[in-house]
Amino acid sequence: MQDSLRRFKADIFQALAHPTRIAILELLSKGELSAGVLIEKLGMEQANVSQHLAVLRAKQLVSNRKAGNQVFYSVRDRILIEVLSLMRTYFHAHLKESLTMLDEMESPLETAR
Amino acid sequence: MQDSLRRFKADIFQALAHPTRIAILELLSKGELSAGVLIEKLGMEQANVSQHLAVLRAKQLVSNRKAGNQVFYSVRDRILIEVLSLMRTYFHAHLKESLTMLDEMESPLETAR
DNA sequence: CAATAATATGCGAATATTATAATATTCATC
DNA sequence: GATGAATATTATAATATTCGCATATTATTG
Repeated sequence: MQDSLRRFKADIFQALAHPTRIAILELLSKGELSAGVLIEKLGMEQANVSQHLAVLRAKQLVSNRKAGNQVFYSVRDRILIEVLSLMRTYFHAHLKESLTMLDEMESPLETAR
Repeated sequence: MQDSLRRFKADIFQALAHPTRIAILELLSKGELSAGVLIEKLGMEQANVSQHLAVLRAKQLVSNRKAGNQVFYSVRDRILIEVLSLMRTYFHAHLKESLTMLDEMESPLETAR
């Protein structure tokens, strides 16, 4: 039981473990948005966004409401937004090391400014 | 920039996205433990645990202190423990649906009791 | 009911993650 | 410095994720 509980938590973290899905949740943190608006704001392929939405749906992190032609998404539980907010705090607390890390990992130019 | 920040967050969630690593962090939430004790409490292969510890180290979620023969691990930032605690709340809030989900996904017998 | 707009799904290729087994490193003690 | 205990690393095979593309579904409008 202990273990399947952890598997459940891990699954949710897994769902959060993609930049696009984090972006989606952050965009939704102020209220519901249609898939179309999300796609536009993200500036990504429709199918790709739709797939990420499917992941979030599968793990029940978002709920969706169909209104005619469109589908509106919203964050299912505010706790997730709190978690993301905590992560922001975490990031700021470790900003220096994080930048160094990112620096070493990827494009050094952007982070250097 | 916005994007690399999200990649950073995603990376951390990725590190959290494994039952064993969640178990490790939960075991460490009360204070530091040696790798040996962790291995014993987890009841898993030494190499496997060590690999998961390496992931947590790489993402800087834990720090380690070498004392003679042993290596003691601890959670680097209490915020992570808060995050895990929030997730616990989240889990309890969604217990029913979660069980149904797990039920449909895997062994139906265990969860049915 | 044909055409179009909004969204979802299926599939294949590229890539990443995981567990296991084998081996290496590091430190303490004799 | 050989031996043993504690921990880490490497290689590999199995599995899972991700993206792009093509196609399907559903609702609206003419």
